[in-house]
Order: sequence, then C-alpha cells, then structure tokens
Amino acid sequence: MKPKLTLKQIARELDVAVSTVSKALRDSDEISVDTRQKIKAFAKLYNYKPNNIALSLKNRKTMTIGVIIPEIIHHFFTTVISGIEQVANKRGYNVIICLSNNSFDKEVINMEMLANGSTDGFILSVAKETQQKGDYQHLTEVINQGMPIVLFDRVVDEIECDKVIINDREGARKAVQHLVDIGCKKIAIITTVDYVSVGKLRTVGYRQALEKNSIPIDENLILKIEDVENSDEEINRFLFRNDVDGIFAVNEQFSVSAIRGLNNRGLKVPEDVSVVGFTNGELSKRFIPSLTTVSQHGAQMGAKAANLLIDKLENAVAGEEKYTTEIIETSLIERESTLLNLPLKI
Amino acid sequence: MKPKLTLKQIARELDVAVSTVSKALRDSDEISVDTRQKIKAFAKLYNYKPNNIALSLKNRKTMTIGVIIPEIIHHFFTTVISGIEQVANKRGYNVIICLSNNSFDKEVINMEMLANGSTDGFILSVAKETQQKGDYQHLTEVINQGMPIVLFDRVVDEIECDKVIINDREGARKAVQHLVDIGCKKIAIITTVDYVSVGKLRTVGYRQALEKNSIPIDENLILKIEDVENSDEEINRFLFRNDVDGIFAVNEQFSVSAIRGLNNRGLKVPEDVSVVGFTNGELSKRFIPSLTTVSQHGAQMGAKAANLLIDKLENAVAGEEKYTTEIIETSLIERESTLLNLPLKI
DNA sequence: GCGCGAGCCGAAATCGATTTCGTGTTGAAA
DNA sequence: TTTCAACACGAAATCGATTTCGGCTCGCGC
Repeated sequence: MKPKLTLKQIARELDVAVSTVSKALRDSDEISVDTRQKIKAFAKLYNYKPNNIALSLKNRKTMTIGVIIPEIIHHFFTTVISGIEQVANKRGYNVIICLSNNSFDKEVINMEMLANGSTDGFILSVAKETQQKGDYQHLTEVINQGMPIVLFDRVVDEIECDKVIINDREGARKAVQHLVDIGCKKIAIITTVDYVSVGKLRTVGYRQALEKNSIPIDENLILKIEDVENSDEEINRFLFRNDVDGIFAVNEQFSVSAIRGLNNRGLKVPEDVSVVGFTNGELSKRFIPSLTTVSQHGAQMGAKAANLLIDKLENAVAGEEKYTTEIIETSLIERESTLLNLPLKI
Repeated sequence: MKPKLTLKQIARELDVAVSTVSKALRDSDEISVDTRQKIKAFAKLYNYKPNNIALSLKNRKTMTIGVIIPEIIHHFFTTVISGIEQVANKRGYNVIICLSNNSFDKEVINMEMLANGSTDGFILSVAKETQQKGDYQHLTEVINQGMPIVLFDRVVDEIECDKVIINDREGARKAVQHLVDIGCKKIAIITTVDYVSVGKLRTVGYRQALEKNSIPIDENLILKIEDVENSDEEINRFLFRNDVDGIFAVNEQFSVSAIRGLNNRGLKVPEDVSVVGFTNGELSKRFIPSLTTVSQHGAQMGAKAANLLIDKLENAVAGEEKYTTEIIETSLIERESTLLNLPLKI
C-alpha cells in the first residue's frame, strides 16, 4: 500500500523545488526542456495524479455539480440523471446525486451538505413536501451565496433561476386529444393533488382539451389521488362508480392501476376503454397491453439542465442576471392501450 | 450575492486571531467563555459553515463514498443506492454516484476521476464489459493506494476485498423448486451469457433444482440471450419451437418478454404456463399477471455494503487484512404468474 | 515586591497544488 | 571588463481550516 504521490515527494526525489515540478508538468516554458522531460518521465513512471481536493481549494471550484431528486424509483428521474451525467462528464464535471425521498428536511440537509464547498452548483427537482410547504429558504440562500441553480420538472415559480420544464399542460392536452380522436366520449383523468405542480398542469391540459372539443367537463370524472401509496383501491372504487371509455392517467402507476381496476370490472383495454399514461418508462413499454403514453424526454431534459448550469458556471461574470426557462416538448407514443385490433408491438 | 464567510473574515471582524475563532467554534476550553459566546453568536448570525474542501484537505479524508454502477435503469440498482444512501448519510458520509453504462472505459475513467481525492472509498458493481474483458487493473490500483473497495452483485473473484452478493444460485434454485412444486414438468430458463457472473450462477441453481427433483436437464430448454437489446424476437422464437409448462427468467425484462411470447402463441399465464422472474421491481409488482419473483433485497444489500465500507474506513489501522463476503439471501415472492384461479392481488 | 502558574490568546505549520515574484547564472554586447 | 538580458529555477503566498506550541497577562503566594 503506497500512499499517493505528491508534488513535494517528486521534488525531493528529483532534488528540485516543488514549483519547478508543478511548472514542468504543466509544460511551462519557464522550465528547460531537459528538466521538463525528466520530471514528466518520473511522474508518468510513478503514475502521479494531482490531488483534486487541493485543486478545488486553490481554484475555488470543485468541478462537480450536485443533483438532488425526490426519488429514484421513477424511471423518469433515472433518464434525467443519465442526461445530466453525459453532458457533465463530457464537459469535465462530476455529478453528485442525493435523494430527498420527497422529504423537506432531507432536501435542506442535502443542500447544506453539498453547498459548503462540495459542488459548484445544483440541479434539482423539489420534493413534494417542499412544494406543499412552500418554504424555499434553502434555495434562496444558496443562490445568494452565488451558486447557480437549475430547477427541473417540479419547479418553483417564486424562485428566480434557470429552469427546465416539460410542457405538461400541452402534453396532457395531446394525450386527451388523442383519446377524443379515437372516439372517446367520457374521458376521466386520474391525477395528483394540486400542490404537485406537474399534476396540476396536466389537469389544466385535460380541461383545455375537453373544452376545445366541446365536451362538457364532468367534475366526477376527475380523480385526485391524495395517498399515492394506496392509490389502487381508490382507483378501483372510482372505476366502479363511473362509466368511462377513456382514461388519462398522469403517471405510469396510475395507468396500470386503472387497467387493473377495469379488468376487475370485466372491462378490457383497449377494447372497452382506452388508456393514455404519462412517462415513457419500462412499465409502459412492456406492459400488456403496452401503454400509449406521453414521453417526457428525460435525458434531453437532463442534458439541457446540465448545459444551462455549466454555462452559468463558466460565464459567472459575463451574463449575470439573465435567467431562462427551457421548455421540453413532449411527444405522444401510441401503443396498444389505445389501439383496436392491431398487431402487438412494443 | 455575498461570498461565503470564512474563519479569517470572522477573525478580522471580531479582531481576534483565526485560531481563536476556530477553537471557539469547537468549544475548546482554551478560550474564555465570554469570547466563545461572542464568536459563536457572530458565526450563527452570519450563518457560518466551514468549507468542506478545506476540511478534506486538512483531514485527508472527504467523508464521501463513490458508487459506480453499470446502469440505473434496472430497478434493482436504484434500491441498492437507496440502501447505500441511507446508511451513508446516517453515518455522516456523502454519496457520489457515477454510471459506467456497462462500458469498461467509462468505469476506468470514473474511478480515476474519483480516486484522486474526491472519495475515501468505493462501492461498485462492475460493468458487463469489464467482466467480459477480465481486466481489473483499475481496481487493484485503487486498492493498492489504500482505498477500500466494496464490490456488490457483479463481483470479481480475483480481487481481494469486501463483497456483498446475493445468493443467486440458491435464489434460482428456490424459484425453480417452486415451479416444480406447483406441478411443472418442462421448465425452461431464460438467462444471460456465462460471463455475466450472476447469470451464470442462476443457471447453476436451475440445474441443481432439476437434478434434485430427478428431472432430466434438456439443454434445448436453456436459452442464453446474447443481445439483450433484441431479446424479444429470440425469446419469441424459442417459445414457438419448445413446449414448456414453466419458465424461469433471470430478470424482469426476460419475464415479460416470455409472457408476451406465450400470448403470441395463444398460451396464457398462469393457466397454461407458470413464470417466475428475478428482481422484485415495479414491473413485477404491477404487471398483469403480477409476477412471482425472486426478491434480492437491494436496499439491504446497499446498506450492508455501505456499512462494510465505512467500517473499513474508520478502522483503517486496526483490522487491516480481513475481508468478508456477505451473502444476502433472497426470498421468493409469490404472485399471480404462478397461481391458478386466485383473486387478484398485488 | 517578586516569581510562578493558570488562563487566554496568537503565530505559524500543515494539508497539496498553483503562481507570482525574486534570484542566481550565463551569455553576449558595449 | 562591465553590464544587462535571457534563462532556469526556487521561495513564498495562497486557498480555508485545524492544531501545536509559545507567549503574554494577571493573580496569588511567599
């Protein structure tokens, strides 16, 4: 077990000064070619790598970005992470990921932990509890310290910073329009409570689509799930007391719960009822029937967020006060859950 | 935008020495109670937080652990991460996550990036390409530098270090035994190529279970998928040329592909064929029929790995050379895909 | 009144690297 | 021979915090 090689050790070994070694390794022409080659050869031989911590301290930047997400269970977030990772690594940055588990406290703790020198900036999607609470002090504090933040997906209007969101309202509108197009008359929505920003927006899109097609909105057909853990029974009861021919569900879980509920009632998808979901995850692709769904292009979102953040980091002085909000458009992926009598496809 | 507060600034502001401030904040009795209170009050007021980078440099430890996983798509890995995160945070450590995307090169690059001071140790599951290549230099090098490593799931026998694995062979055996118990006679396995360690072990478990029950092993019923991306057609063809009444698939993807293939042939699960999968993910829980599956207890695995690593970090001098291999037992979760005529349940 | 010890505090080294500035040597030009 | 520039390299400050060690002041005892 050899402890790691430092500049000082190289200097001692070669009987030169530390500064000489440093300069030689960075190819400064202040150092003679001879000495440079000798030092570089030595360094290569013993596999010298500069200590990142020392560099971070000296340069006052860490070259890492912190990502905080509510949960990793949702496939959507994993795709976003992939996007962030790709861009960050390409541009020379590391990525630290922390989970808030949708807890306000853990979100705050994580941010504090990372803000004290560990990262140069943040990419985050706020916890459900944080949205409910409406307390964004930890965000403003970090921003005030001069750390750039990029919010994505679950964003906060009150905070001024770069944001990347998907067009939830329009995505929902497209989904419902698709249901209308294939002939559905009684379309239900299974959504979340309103304080979850994306759920709210998708509900708005649902209403707009119906209005546009002059379909009266039946408030009984709007199901807002409060307790996500036990959504199954609630959805089941909902489907037993309402007759529908189309369902728009704002996530994968609700979609399959709906299908199961319909099955319980003896109804089949897509023969009796058509279903459109949100989030193009494994579940949607592989379910039987495979799910027509609104794809959020998570990787693209992550890439965008990373680019925004790094741009800000590297032009810290230049364009100070301009914040942008990027909107990622969705696309509807048609699959079996809204098709009749078509050959199976994935 | 106020730049962050440092000890030096506090010292200047209060007209004392830097060392006094430092000691006061750490409650050293070298400093009078008066001064201590004054300094602490000031620090609290201006929300002073020590710079982690400086601490890392000084203490020669970063209090963060690096996690490198092949892919985040598999739900299994996300559960492991949750387990790691929980333990690490509880014990005061940060977690950096990097993805290798199953690429050998990216795995090496990530490790080098993190090894130079960013982390105190690693938890990793090696990339598929790395297992295929059999090149583990990057691992030995890091270990030689005195950095502890914990390998999990896809481990490498040639490397001496702590390991956490699940009992793949036994898990597979249980799964196949279950198929035998419910009356299956012709049981197929859909598995991976042999260089993926876990796939190989699960195949061994399959063989053992059959032998134990005196069922002759039909090599035609062993399907090794090479091209995971396009496994669907291969599985489909396999099911058209073989008559089976039970299928053991080594991951979720293969399970649902199999069910789809059976449906294509007009066979139903579980009425005509029973299916057992591996990995207790969202897909298994929510699929219709929901999948009987071998649960790997990923969170438990991650927690174990994190504890092993941190133990090693904190007893660096004491127990140097003792490496343990923890085995996480699996459990079989019975669901609809192996049940006949039972009420739906999740 | 002097000395000694306790109580408080400050200077400086340290972690590992970069960078500015200074210094010594050499050569050539005057 | 003197002087000055170019060249090669070294010393030291710096980033932010900790910690050792040394020193000052005051009070108390003799």
